[in-house]
Order: sequence, then structure tokens, then C-alpha cells
Amino acid sequence: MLNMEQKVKIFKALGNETRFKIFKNIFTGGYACSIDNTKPKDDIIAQATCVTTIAEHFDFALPTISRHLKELRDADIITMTKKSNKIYIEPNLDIVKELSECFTKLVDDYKLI
Amino acid sequence: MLNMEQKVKIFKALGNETRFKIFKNIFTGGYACSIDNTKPKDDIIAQATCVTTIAEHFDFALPTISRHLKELRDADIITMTKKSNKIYIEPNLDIVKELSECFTKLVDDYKLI
DNA sequence: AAATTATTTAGCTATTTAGCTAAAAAGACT
DNA sequence: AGTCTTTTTAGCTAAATAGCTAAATAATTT
Repeated sequence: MLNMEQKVKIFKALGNETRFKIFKNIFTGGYACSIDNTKPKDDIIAQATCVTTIAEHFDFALPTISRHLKELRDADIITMTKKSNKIYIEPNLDIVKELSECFTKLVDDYKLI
Repeated sequence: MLNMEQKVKIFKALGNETRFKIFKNIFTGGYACSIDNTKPKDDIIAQATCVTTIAEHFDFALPTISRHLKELRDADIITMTKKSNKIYIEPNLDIVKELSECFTKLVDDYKLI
């Protein structure tokens, strides 16, 4: 279960327009499933999400995007996997699922008060 | 439906330890259901959540708590209702529910990719 | 009308954040 | 070895944030 500190970190990470958009892009970009574990490791599609690919969708300098990605990774809502000199990025479904359950529980529990 | 700007605002509001704790306190404090609309207006319990009551749970000055509450209200995740010279505070269940559904949808949709 | 209670506003300071450019690091390719 | 690609680190600045105290506002009570 996510502790409070982890939750606050996630909210802080998503509480910035640029990072929110990056996160959304990673989640819904279509090319996001670059290296998921159910596939053989060398099955990486051409447009797989790496830092540069993501940065192309934004009007900020590459290091800025790199820093934002670091923050999303520190909050554990994305994963970054190095393969050769690129870094492949995916959403961390498990954590997002946990967060989702937190909210569901919060709302459900409140109905009992 | 919550638009992006609203979501970012909510995340920013919850992405601070103090505000997160305040929010949690409002949600789970037990005295939170002070003036819900299903009850007659004068049925306000003695310990109903008002700014001072909340502030008592924290080691920060009252104006600091007041500002944090304003931010939670601006993010629309709590309501603040003035009655005589006190302000009664409650979670905004509708918005929290919407947020909850967002996450559920995000996770569910991703499974289809 | 004066005092008390509850809350916000104003104005300050220290810290953090978000952006930038330039340079460094780590691999891969020729 | 040298070059190209990908990403991070360093170091800077402007703006935002989170805390404080003192003062203002608004309503109630005496």
C-alpha cells in the first residue's frame, strides 16, 4: 500500500501542467508499450517512447523534459529502462492502480459516515 | 467532467504534505459531516469542522491553515460554508468521486492498449 | 458601544521550482 | 580514434510557495 509520503509525491508530480501532460502522453501516446515484460526484450517498436521522443511533443528544452521525467519516475508512476543508449519509458500501472483504489476506497468509506 | 486544468489544480493542492493532511483530516475527522444538505440547517454538531478546529490539529499558525484551506477550496475538493461567524468545511464528494472515476478509467482503458 | 470570536488580508522572508544554456557522460557507429 | 546520438548534470535566473506576524474584517456577545 502507498504510504502518505508516496501519495504526496505522486500528487506533487502530477500537480504541474507540463508533467501532467507528459504523464498523459506516456499513458495515451500509443507508442507507450515499448518494452513491456510480456514481450521478448528485443521487440521494441521503432517509435518507442524515449526521452527525445517525448520532448518532441513539447516546446521545452530537452533537459527540462528530462528533469520532469525524473520527477515522475521518483514518484514511481513511470518506469525508465535503459537499453543501449536510449531510455524507454512506460507508465507504472501497478502504482496508478493502487492510487485509483485509494480514491475508490475514500469515496466508498465516506458513504458510511 | 473535470478538465485538465481542474485536475492539475487538485493534484497541486494535494501535493503538499500539510494540505494533504488537512484534506485527510476533513475527510476522516469524524466531525466532517457538519452541514450536509440532507439535514436541517440548524442541525450542526458542536465539534463541526471550522477553520479554528482544523488548525488545532496542526502546528502551524492559523493564517497558514486558512490559506491552505483556501487552496483546497479553489481546487474544489472541499466546500466552505459560512454560517454566522464560523465557516463550516466539508469534503466535496462529487469532485472526489469524479477524480476517482478518472483513475479507474485510466487504468481500465490502458488494459485495452 | 465595547469586547470577544472567527477568519482573512497584507506584507515580509527563506526556500523551492521551472525554465534556460553549456558541458559532461555513456553508448553506438564509422 | 573520432564522431554522432541520447541523456543527465551543473549552474544560473525569475517566479512561485509556504511559513510567519500584525492588522483588518465580520459577526456575536456582554
